[in-house]
Amino acid sequence: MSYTQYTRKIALIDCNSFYVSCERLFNPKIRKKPVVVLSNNDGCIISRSNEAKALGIKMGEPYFKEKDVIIKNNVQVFSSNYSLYGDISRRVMRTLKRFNSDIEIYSIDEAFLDLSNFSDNEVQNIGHEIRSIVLKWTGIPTSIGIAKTKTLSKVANHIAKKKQSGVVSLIGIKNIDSILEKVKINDVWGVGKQITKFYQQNGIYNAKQLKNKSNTWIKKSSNVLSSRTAMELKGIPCINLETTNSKRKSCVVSRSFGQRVENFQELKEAIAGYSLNASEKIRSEYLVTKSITVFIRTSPFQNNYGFYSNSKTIDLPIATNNSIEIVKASLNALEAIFKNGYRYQKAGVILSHLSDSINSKNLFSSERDEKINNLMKSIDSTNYKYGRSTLSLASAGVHKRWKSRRQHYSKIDTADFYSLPKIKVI
DNA sequence: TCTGGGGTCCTAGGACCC
DNA sequence: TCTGGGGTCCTAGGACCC
Repeated sequence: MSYTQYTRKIALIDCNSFYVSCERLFNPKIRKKPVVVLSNNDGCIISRSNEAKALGIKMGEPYFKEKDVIIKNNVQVFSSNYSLYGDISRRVMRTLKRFNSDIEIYSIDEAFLDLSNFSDNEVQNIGHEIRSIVLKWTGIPTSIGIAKTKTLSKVANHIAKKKQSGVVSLIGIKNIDSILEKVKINDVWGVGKQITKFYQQNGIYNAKQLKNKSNTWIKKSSNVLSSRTAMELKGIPCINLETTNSKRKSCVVSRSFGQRVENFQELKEAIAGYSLNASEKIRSEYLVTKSITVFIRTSPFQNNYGFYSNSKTIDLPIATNNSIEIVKASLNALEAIFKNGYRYQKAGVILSHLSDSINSKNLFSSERDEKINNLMKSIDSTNYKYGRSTLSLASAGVHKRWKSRRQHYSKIDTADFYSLPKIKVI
């Protein structure tokens, strides 16, 4: 057996224009057309088909700014449908797991896969195989980058996106400097806006230049994260594959309002609703929270009405996942920060200091707690069966004038029988 | 008129202790 | 009159990611 058999090989599998691809699955008519998917509240463009990219529509751009181009070119527009994307994502990840269970699900449309078991010569072909199986089984096109470190597999993936074949491996290439030279510094994973600016001031414009910079200089003038990035570009692994699904540490539910909210009562309803959603989320993951933060703010883009942003955190004496307690604490927090006379644009609830609910029994646990737990369980299962907010608290309100906009919703729900695509049998 | 949502990690600096 | 130094822990805010 040769040594190369054991070199570390990490593949990064990234779904192409993921949300757009999901919408296309159930709507063949838009396959070759320019398509975009909007963020919550139909605010920004967060996924674009290649045809839409070719029109110059930018990632993250506000929808209203691109509206002219969109109408002129008959671009298909969709509001985001996260239950659909989540479902398709799970299918993709399940497919990937068949190649190796050592997988890190990095985001809804990305996963790192350990391919160290394959030889240097095999690995490129394995990449092609993964790509074609995922496409065949889920209908989702992917790009795959393979290299010795996660950061380099990101680089490989970046290049693969522009290639017809969709697969790029840097394994077995002796000197990758000529490749890294073509990768702009801000396209390197872990190098954001701020560090890009700093690097450019110091004459570093591409990945090769960063790779060849002395580690002591980077550590001294930036931080350990930057030095890890540079080491990884050299091919020295510093970022491990996180294959165990560790529990989350915080849980956020926040929304922009469909229309500005000035009324305290309406704000209370929104906060109560977000608190309920957050409580349900942590219960489903067997977690309890010890700290509840509520924030509200006006639009940062419209200063003519005056800007106000504030938050308040309440620490609980005993960790909980009880909706009633969480809503109560949130409303107290809101009361402390609400100011009359502002047009609020966004509000949210953050549960933090989360821990396992299994170990959360304490001196003060009682029979009453048991009853409340059972009540929460039956609320959750009812809402799971009949749709969220079938059972709610009165404080969450019923009118919800402030609800997010969702004008271009495709209404596809792969978990709902009645929204399955219809086929006419003649 | 209209500008998303949900995470993680690191670090500087304050609080506190001896 | 003269008011240390070193260690730990915690938190808010910043930077990054998708």
